[in-house]
Amino acid sequence: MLSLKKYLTEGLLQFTILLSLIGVRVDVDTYLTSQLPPLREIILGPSSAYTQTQFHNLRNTLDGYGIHPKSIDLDNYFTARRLLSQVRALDRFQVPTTEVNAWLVHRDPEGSVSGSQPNSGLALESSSGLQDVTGPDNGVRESETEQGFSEDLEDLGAVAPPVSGDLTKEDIDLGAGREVFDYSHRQKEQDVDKELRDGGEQEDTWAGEGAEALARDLLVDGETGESFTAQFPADVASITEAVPSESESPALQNSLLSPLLTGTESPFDLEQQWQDLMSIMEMQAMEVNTSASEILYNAPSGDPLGTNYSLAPNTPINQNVSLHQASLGGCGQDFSLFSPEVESLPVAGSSTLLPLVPSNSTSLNSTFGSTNLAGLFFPPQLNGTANDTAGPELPDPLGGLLDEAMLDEISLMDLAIEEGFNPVQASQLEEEFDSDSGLSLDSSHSPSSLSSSEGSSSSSSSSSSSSSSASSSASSSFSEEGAVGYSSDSETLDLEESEGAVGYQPEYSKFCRMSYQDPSQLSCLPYLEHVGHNHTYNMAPSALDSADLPPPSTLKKGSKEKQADFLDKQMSRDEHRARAMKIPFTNDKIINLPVEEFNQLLSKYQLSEAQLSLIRDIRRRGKNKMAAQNCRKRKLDTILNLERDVEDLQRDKARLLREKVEFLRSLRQMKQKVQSLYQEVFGRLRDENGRPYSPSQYALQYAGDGSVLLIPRTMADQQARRQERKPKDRRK
DNA sequence: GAGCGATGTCATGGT
DNA sequence: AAACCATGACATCGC
Repeated sequence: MLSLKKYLTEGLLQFTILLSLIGVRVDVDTYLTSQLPPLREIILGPSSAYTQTQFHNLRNTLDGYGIHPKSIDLDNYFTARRLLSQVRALDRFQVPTTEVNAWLVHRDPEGSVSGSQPNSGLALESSSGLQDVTGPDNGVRESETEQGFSEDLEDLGAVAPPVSGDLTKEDIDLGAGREVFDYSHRQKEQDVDKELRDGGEQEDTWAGEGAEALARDLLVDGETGESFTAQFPADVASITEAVPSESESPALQNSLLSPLLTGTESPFDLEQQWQDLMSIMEMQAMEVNTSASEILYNAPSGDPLGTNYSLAPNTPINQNVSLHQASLGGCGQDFSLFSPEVESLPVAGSSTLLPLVPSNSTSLNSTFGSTNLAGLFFPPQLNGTANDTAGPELPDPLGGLLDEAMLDEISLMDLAIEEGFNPVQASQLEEEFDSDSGLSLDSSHSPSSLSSSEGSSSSSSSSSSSSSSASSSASSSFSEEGAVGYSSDSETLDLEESEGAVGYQPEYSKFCRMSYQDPSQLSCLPYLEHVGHNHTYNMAPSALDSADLPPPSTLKKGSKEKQADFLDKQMSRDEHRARAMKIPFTNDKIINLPVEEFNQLLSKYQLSEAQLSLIRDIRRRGKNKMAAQNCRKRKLDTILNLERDVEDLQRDKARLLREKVEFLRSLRQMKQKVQSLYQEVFGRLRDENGRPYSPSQYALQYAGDGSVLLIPRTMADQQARRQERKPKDRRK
């Protein structure tokens, strides 16, 4: 590395952007203050970020020092400002750990590094000669982030997969077809199968087309992990590897979501997701090395977005389309630029590299800085100019994840359909300001349930009242359950009632009616213990005869007698039996008295064997009745709790799904930014002759100390292979 | 009259 | 062992 650094000291004003992605839960301030003091100085430095050495006068400085402000090239100056703005724009991607650092490095005039020296590299040191190009504006981050995501959410549901024609900005932003996210669209879609198939094809093709780049990108990301964001890996990691060559597929997004989790809540198993991703990438890397190059290379013809930088000489470019799309995609560029395979392809004049020549700013901006990124997310076939000559689609190792993601979406949609959950409405609510998607879902879902719950509550109250009209003891059943009441359940039920969270009117009414009588209350009106049931089985015939058959003459008496008859009908079987047997105390006492008191009570009276038997039966049945009521109540509570748990889980699932989409989109956008900045930097690198470096021969690479090196492609490839091998060996 | 929910009761097993 | 509780199964009632 030291030798490489020597080469670096040569001359040319260099500009390197270090973009840190994927920082999960890494505080920016901490990162700046403790981990990388040089970066902090650079980032937080004054307006020196705009100080730039001229690109074309590279030999008049030593190690980047002593650059006079007057020597600033205006072109570079504005370029730096633009890059700075882009860097700041990164804040909106809700990845607080992300930092973009552009360092200016001067190359020693004596150096003679060129493409003819494959074993040598140009080290872009981050040491003292670096110029501050970034000016983090943390104060604006939060709001911008929020706003950005609100917009993203809107985009999420608004983007339709362009089967043909020009792509829109939303297409670029989302990357994935709308059918994946737009639930309402799916609900209304008549030909669901066809659409799903189309969407699957799109994404499959897309994933396959960029499989190689994805594999590299993800693999490197997974390997470097957090270190990639703030502290560069100890061992040099090729920036070519680190920079994604294209956006990831939805399936990939699933796997990449977790690293972007920056909020306080991290519902996903980050470790597991990364492991899955790594395993996938391993398989993918095996395939893409051989086929991705061709596919990526052919993509421009099929993809109007035009990976212009990597265009093969024989690949026609629709300039109009490219320019048009350039105006659409602000941050896009050819991701294939980062693909070693692509870059190694014959470029129209390796020494010219028109797109990267700063003087050709129009070309640069139109072809790289603003290249439409739709091609990153949609297969060429979907862009209307599919290249039939493109090789067969890469096998999609991410198909499994893709399918899983789609299934998740679909299942969510199904849930929404089944339960009246309106994803669109929830999404709208979510877009406003409620970050708690669960609440948003609730708001979309609960009104009906709440109202029904309230109605249930009122109806249950009325039901209870009506019951109490027939049985006054029932009115107190909620508050008091008697000696053996199931108090814990009662509390649970009260809680549910107060919350009104569960709109299960039938069950609720059922429950309310199930609330059993309070024996203590019954003791006051023992004859009103039961309403209408007259279970006469297992009844002793004698008791039935004596107790249950009032004389017919009693039916034709006065109002008192009628009332007595009514009360008589309200008596339970055991009440009748007790009265028939002339039991000298109430059934309530028989049932609820403790054993000792009960025995004492029995001992006070001279009772016949039949009476004692009846009393014991009454006590047994009474207790069992309450036990049965408790049992039923408990069973019902269990069911209600399970249903509530299911609802909660469904809400959580929907919320997690939305978060996943958001994080994936954020990750995708960050990668796009990285690609763009990478190309910006790389395109402005010049050798001692003022010629741009060929991307097929050189690549930017992160160093362990935070610096960025310009090393030959061969070295980068070797290191990349080593990087790929490590996890495999580890896994073995 | 059948179906169904609510309730009571019994038998049984556990505490 | 007695008392109590929990619960499945069944019966009965009322709608």
